[in-house]
Amino acid sequence: MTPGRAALTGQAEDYLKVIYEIERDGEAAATTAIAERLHIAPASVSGMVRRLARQGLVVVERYRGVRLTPKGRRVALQMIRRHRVLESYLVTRLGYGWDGVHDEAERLEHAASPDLIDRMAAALGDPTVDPHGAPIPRADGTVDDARLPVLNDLAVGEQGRVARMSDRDPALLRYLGELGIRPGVTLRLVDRAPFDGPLTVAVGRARHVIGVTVATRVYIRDDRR
Amino acid sequence: MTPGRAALTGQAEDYLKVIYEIERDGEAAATTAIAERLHIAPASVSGMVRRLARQGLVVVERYRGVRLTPKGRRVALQMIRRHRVLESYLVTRLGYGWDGVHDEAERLEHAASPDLIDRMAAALGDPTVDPHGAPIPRADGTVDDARLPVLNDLAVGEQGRVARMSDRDPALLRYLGELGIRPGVTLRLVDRAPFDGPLTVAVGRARHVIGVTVATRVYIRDDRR
DNA sequence: AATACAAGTTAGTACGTACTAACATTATTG
DNA sequence: CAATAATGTTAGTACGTACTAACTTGTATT
Ligand SMILES: [Mn+2]
Ligand SMILES: [Mn+2]
Ligand SMILES: [Mn+2]
Ligand SMILES: [Mn+2]
Repeated sequence: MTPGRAALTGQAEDYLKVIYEIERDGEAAATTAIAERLHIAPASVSGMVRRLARQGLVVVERYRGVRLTPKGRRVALQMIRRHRVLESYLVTRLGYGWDGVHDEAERLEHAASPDLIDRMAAALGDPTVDPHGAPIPRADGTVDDARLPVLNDLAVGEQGRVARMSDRDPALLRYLGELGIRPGVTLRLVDRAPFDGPLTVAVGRARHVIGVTVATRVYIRDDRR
Repeated sequence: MTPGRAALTGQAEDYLKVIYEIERDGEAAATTAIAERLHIAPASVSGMVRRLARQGLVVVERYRGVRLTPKGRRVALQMIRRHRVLESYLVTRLGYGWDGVHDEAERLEHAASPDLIDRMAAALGDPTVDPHGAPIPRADGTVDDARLPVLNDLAVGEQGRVARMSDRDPALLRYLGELGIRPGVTLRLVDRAPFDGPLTVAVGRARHVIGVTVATRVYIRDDRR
């Protein structure tokens, strides 16, 4: 099992994570998409991707993008598990705010052993979602990672429960937190201004007017029916 | 304060830690001493040391060794604090054994933010020593790091309380644990065989015969004043 | 003091990672 | 379809880190 495992670098691990995320909602991961998420130049991605291919973690279609191999996907899911368990632990046990925890986890995920992660998960009773509502892959590498509709997909009058939200921008998370929009909360789309205009959303008794950009980053679970 | 701080790499941080430790018990840190503790070639140390000097963290006396600058010492103590707080937290909150915790801390120390460390320390009530009895530097950078005698320094008949022990070798820690030798325990030197022979030590009601190598790695606090 | 050995440094190589600039390919669109 | 724009790759550079081999310096021994 896992014969000459070469011990991946932290960057390689981050590449695999973002490739997984990009690929998950669509086609092969494009060079620029990877570059954007990692805040590096596309040329740098070409180089790293070659190395990942050499290690059998991705398959490259030149000028087309990359896809994870099963091995690459295993590593990616492992990293995502680490990240999300860490976030959960830091929030529930060490008082981190959900808006500040991502960066810390982004670094710790590369240093924490699988054993530490399992201990943290166990200490929390093996949670299934992280503080942002994202599903936590299990130690065996499985996940329930359904594609979810986004708040912006609701029709006027429809309602849904907030399932999860992007965790990468602390300011967005603080904003959503102020509006009372967090995983588990029920929302109803009250109105939508024309031409991709702002949405009016009911959160409990409150009404909030939010932009489309925000409404695209909040994932919901269809409620009625 | 801390103007153009260049963000040290993890390796640089480890170098500073070992330079601190070597220098603390003696002269300027010799190239080979650093190389040995880090398990790298002496030539590699020469290179890194130049870089550390360029960053104002050490002062090099060519062919003689290096010394930490005040800035370098500050970083070193910060790293040692991180390491020891992490060890303490992992042992008391996540069930790590004292013999297995060092390696985990050795990696996490470079990824954990000062904020995380302070949160962990606070969660434990700001402990002053780690699981191996080593003093934990305070957040302000101060420590009580007294030079301690070692079990091997005791005269026959003398006793002392175990203060701390080297944490680097898990096998040694397990061995000491089996003998009941851990921080806080009172020992008495019952006998010493001639020519650097083994020592007979009383631990509670038990007697153990241990080698000089081991007796050199157990630090004690002189008891009978 | 001359010699020998230990300790330390330099030179040259390698690899991972990132960058910019220049070139190549694919997609879009008039 | 041809021109243009967007996307992607290669070449060349840089830096950190480590290695080995060869050379230099300092210390100990005869
Ligand atoms: Mn996150
Ligand atoms: Mn990361
Ligand atoms: Mn340790
Ligand atoms: Mn370390």
